[in-house]
Amino acid sequence: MLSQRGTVLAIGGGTPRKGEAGEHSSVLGVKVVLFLSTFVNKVDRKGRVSVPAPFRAALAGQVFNGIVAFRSYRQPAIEGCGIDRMARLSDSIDELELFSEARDDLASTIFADAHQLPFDGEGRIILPPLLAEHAGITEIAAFIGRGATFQIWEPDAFATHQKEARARARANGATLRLRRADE
Amino acid sequence: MLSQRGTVLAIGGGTPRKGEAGEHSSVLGVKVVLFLSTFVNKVDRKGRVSVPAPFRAALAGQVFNGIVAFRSYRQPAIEGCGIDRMARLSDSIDELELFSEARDDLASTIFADAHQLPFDGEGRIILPPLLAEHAGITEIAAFIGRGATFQIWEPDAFATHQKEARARARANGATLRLRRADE
DNA sequence: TGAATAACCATTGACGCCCATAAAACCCCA
DNA sequence: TGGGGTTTTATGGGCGTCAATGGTTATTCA
Repeated sequence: MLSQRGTVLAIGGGTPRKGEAGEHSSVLGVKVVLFLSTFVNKVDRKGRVSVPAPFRAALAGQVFNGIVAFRSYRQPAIEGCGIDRMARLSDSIDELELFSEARDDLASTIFADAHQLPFDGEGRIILPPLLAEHAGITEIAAFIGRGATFQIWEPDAFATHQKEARARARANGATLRLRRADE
Repeated sequence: MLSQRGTVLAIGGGTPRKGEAGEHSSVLGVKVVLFLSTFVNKVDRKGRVSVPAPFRAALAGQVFNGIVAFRSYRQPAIEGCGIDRMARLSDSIDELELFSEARDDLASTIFADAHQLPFDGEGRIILPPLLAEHAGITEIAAFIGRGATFQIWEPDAFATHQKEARARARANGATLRLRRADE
């Protein structure tokens, strides 16, 4: 488990002005990325969008300077994360039965569809049309923090989704046992 | 277990004048944050509020120098805590089924709405309009200690709420079994 | 050689950071 | 135990910097 190894947080958010994020990560252990909050940015006519600075900070230090994105198969949204998480995902899938249907489905759904989107000098990525269409994004994109990953939505679509999610969470009494800090 | 490692309490409340909080935390083990008491501070025209010094002391030493805040589901208030708590939440959620609905709901309900609010040099944060509106805060904000977390209320609204809560507690005969120290 | 992409530059508004002040809390010592 | 000096907090305001955005030039590939 991650947290058993002495997790170090690289916080994306706030404003890591003086490179506060990520510096100790290599020393103490696994770096856990935290994507929080929602940021709404414009998509210019070339298809470029700024990845929120806090998210970039959270990804700093990973081997690939950019994000990995693929179509969410449950929602009209783009799933996003750092390359490190994809590696972990790969490991997880590797543990599924070889040639099983589930494994096959996951592999072709996620990895085949995954795009590596590098940052340009200003921290922007280019949204591939395939992904943008799937999420219904044209001029504005909302970056949604989800803890270890994030999503990119068309803002209105997300607003609707969030409202439903809230209602569902409350209805189900969605509770979660908080992990103890040392567990 | 927590208490077996010699927990250090960083008390928010009382008055930790000379930086008593947080100093031993890295040495002796898990630091338990405790937010106590109520503090009422002004919001200036830039939307800045001082986080009460005792609260800041309680958060000292966390990887992110600031607070995490999100809209309370049940009340016109802002929930606040340190980044460490969010990281634990993230770990907890990561243990749910990858792409399950429950996970989705929690993620888009909790993390999407969470704001990382960094302290400025004077220990202030700026209250995002979305949060301020949710709590009805314009010029004055009350910081309410709740143990491991805290809330931010519009003072009058809180006074009302507290009165009701007291009445309810009395009516229901709310009781609580105290956890044993080593449990 | 043209189109698409990547690298580079320029603008501006927000906000991070600094300084300055007054009031409150604290400490020490008579 | 009460008073005075000291420290910290809470608060206000100004300035510089960076993030987001848009555009232009270089470069690659067909």
